[in-house]
Amino acid sequence: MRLEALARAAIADALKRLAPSASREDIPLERPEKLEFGDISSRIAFTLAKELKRPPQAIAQDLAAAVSHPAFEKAVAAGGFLNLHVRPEALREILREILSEGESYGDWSLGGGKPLQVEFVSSNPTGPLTVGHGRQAALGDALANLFSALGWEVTREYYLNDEGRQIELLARSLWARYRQALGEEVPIPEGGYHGDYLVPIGEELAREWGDKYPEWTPAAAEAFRRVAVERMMGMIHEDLAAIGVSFDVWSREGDLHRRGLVWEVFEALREKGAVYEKDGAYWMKSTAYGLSRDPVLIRSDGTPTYLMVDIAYHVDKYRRGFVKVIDVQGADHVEEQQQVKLALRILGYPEEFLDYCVHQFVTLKGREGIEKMSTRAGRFLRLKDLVDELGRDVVRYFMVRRRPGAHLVFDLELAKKTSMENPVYYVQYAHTRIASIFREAEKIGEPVTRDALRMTDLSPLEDPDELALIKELDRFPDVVRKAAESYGPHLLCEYLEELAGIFHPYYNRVRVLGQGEATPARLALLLALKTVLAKGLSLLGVSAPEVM
RNA sequence: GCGCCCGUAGCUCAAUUGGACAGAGCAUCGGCCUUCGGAGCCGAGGGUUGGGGGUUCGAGUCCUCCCGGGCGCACCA
Repeated sequence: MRLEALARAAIADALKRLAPSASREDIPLERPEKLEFGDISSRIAFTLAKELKRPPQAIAQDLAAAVSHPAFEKAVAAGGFLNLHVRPEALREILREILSEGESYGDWSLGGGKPLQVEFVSSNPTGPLTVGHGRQAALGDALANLFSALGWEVTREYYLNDEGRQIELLARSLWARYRQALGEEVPIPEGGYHGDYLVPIGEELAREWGDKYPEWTPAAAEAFRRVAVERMMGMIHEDLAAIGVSFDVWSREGDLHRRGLVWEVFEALREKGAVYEKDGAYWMKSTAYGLSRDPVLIRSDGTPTYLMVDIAYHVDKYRRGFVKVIDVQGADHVEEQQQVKLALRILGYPEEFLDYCVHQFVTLKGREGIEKMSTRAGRFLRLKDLVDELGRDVVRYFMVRRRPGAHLVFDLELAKKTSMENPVYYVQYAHTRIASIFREAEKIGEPVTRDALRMTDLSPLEDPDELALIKELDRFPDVVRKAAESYGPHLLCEYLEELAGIFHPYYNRVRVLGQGEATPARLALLLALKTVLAKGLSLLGVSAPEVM
């Protein structure tokens, strides 16, 4: 039983004897930062004060006196808090349980195998992925991993928008590059794509097709659109492969149209009275529901807008059976998100069905001219180039280390360093060091397998750092859960750095091998630590190397 | 102007969603190179949490008003 469960049992028991009427299931628990406040504490006395009509301090004192549980050596009341001090034996028992769970330690069954979708990246095929998309790729993949760990059946989905005006502009830009390759002075169209990446493709088409498309005709538009999308998707796949993200489902806007879903959903909105006609177009009455603007759903030329299709797409997600959908999107889409959520509400879908994980943008520090990125202007750093330069692990880790809602300053000089300034190496190195100890241990015949170590005598574990490590390991499942539910993989980074931060000094101070009975006990602790480090890193999509 | 997000050590960021004296890393300064990997370890200084008011036992966290920044405000996606 983990520390939380033990504390809950101990406090509930005391409460039952002290004030049966006030007994409750939800006992608030915290991990105090200061050692003097014990190993786990509760502010329950504050919550009971009103009900019992007594000051929190008095309640805490009575509870402290009433706590009697084998896992805790003492209970102390301090300023209304109830602080519990755990017995080392109880911690060792926890370690034994962690070892028994092995690699599944940290998993939950909260999701009950229900289908959950994480949609992320979903970049339009108008260019390769930039470092900005990299944040989304790392974030979305980590969230998908985390929700898998919570027990959901997770689908990673990429929504591919391969039609519309932007694609038209891309095709036109590519055609311009093609004409330029044939020696003609054709400018990139207004609002078109200026990036260099279209130049070699234009040259290639010039060689292949010669002067087949001298004018921008419907036939040319069709041909260039097809090639452009195909080639851009090729680049996007290269970028995704570089950062190691793969998707289960690629959905295309065109499919939604073909199935008639867009119009069906539009009619449903109209039946709800949420649509009106003006200037030949159909608008959604969003301002009537408190939003700042009424958006167009159907243009005056009769074609649906991106928003309309997006609403239909989410209806489609619901019909496909997802119980929960998380869309990872940049901060520039907030209004769109409000509109989609509103439409789903009007249509009667459950409020919790759709959630957005909104992230702020990435700015690059240390390279001139690309601080402010723009795919259209051709001013960006390609994701694949960044990964080739720094390595997948560094890019992934840096991208998820910050709270999604905060701006991310990606310091290129820092990321390049292989010293302790670089937190990803700090964590990985802890794992590597443990792996190294195990290689040595095996050579000298110490027990190294999980089966052997979980049966070993753990009583030699009494060093404060050893007990602190067990307490941290005990927290791991809660960190996984919170990182998932708050859409904050950075919490996992923080936790792993904390673990490594206890281990490194310990390693420096305490020898593991050749210490008699202490050796197998320490190996048991380190095996659990190694397992948790590896699992935590893998949830972030980062490797846990045996050697570095 | 309106909507959303953000402002925490010199820098980059946390803070168990309202809890105890606001924590890390980097940078700065000073130590540790004979044993399992030095990509490491130990120590020191550094703060009116942008500012004012409010809510309560208790506020970085909630409400309000300023100041400063980002994003959006298309019959683009």
